Amino acid sequence: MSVACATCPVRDRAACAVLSGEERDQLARSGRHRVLEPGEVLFRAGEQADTCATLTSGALKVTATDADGNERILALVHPAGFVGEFFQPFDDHEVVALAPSQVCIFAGSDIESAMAAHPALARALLRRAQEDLHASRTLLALTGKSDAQSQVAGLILGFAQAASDSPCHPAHQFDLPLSRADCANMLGLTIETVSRKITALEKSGIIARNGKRGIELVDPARLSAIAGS
Amino acid sequence: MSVACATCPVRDRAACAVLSGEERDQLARSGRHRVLEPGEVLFRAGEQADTCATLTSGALKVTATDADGNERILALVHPAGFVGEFFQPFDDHEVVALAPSQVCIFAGSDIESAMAAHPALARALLRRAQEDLHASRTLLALTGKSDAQSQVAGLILGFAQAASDSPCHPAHQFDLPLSRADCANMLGLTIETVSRKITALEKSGIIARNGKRGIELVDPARLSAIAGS
DNA sequence: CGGTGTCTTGAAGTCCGTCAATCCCCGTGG
DNA sequence: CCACGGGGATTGACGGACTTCAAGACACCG
Repeated sequence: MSVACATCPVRDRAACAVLSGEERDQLARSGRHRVLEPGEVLFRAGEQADTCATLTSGALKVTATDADGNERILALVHPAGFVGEFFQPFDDHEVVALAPSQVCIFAGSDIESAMAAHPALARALLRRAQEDLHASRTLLALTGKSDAQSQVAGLILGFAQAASDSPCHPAHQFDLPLSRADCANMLGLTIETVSRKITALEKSGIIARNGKRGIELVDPARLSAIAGS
Repeated sequence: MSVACATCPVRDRAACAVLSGEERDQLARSGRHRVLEPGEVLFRAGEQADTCATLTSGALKVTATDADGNERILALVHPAGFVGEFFQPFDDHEVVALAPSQVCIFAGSDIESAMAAHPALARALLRRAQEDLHASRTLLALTGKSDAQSQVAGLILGFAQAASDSPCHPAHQFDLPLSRADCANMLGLTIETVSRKITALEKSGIIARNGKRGIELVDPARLSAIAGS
């Protein structure tokens, strides 16, 4: 199935937004659309056939699995995000859907020729790459905290900010986008530790819970104090 | 001091290499050269005045410091590497010299106008950004290993590969580019643990040591087996 | 010779991982 | 309607690994 940009929910936020209608249609002709169910794999490790994708709806995770089969989450991808690395051909990372998702898939070579034809595209992708780099380093800093309590607090705070409309203030109520297992894999902890630390935050009266995934920030100041320490 | 590209040791590997001599000279006029001693700060957290730099010789580290004053190394920068983020103005990362270093400093606005004028520059910077992203994720995967022995083994292996001329095989003998403290800050461990794990590798006959920093790979296969586990 | 910084080594304590049992929510089917 | 079952989440007990604190070794330099 080819791509219908006119109905794309992220057509003015994705990297392709910098292209004019004419230019975009041209790129769209080489693109494919794909729907992913939760848990479905978009790119498998090793077999990366030089393809890239823009996420139009849903959420993805980028993971690495070590020799023992331990999965580590390296990044989350939000709508309008871009995945794929054209320069170094193969990559041992896997990209998996976290929620029902839709993606636009392109061949790396098509992106590269589009960049050559439309310089603004390269700048837009550079911007995304720098944002991804920043996010990756933020996660690196988070996982470096010595105690698990800080890490979990920081993770919750990060999700609260992502869930908020305003960029500065965290959302008061929101749902964790990840299962406990995925939270644990983001931080390099175990499911049990994450669970324990969340209940500890609840018992301290810093957060409250609505069901499995729902979080309410009762005392954001104390939460960020714990995250910072 | 302005920039003398003719004598630049990385003039054909840095991002500016994609520019013609004429174009490069134009950019060079806005650039400044700077020499850094080990420990000297290039960019301080917070005050990031929208500047970027290319490392021409030496080595840099990108670090974040949390509320408790614990430093975390987010990335290492090798010659021809690029640091700076033009799109989001301020950044809480610090960039510090690890060794005597020389850098070319540019204003972000100059880079941006140069990108507009020379599309190849945007693509070159995109490539670097993707490489940095990959390195960051590799480090993230490394720090995710459950036991410290794997992490230290992986770090040594990484340095061995970086020290080697050939991209696939690690160097047999080399010097660690980092102090114990910096190694610990890369992995989120303590100095003592790193020291203990290195001596454990030595006692197993997997590596040998020459002085403080010198490493010899006696049994690279076993080393990577430990790193992978 | 003393001083400083880096690295190593040791002993004790704490935190997290492991293993295991239990609970909760939900969907299925008797 | 209730029993059953499965996946995800919680909770507990225990052991091990890392951190912490502290002392000592080593090289380098004044």
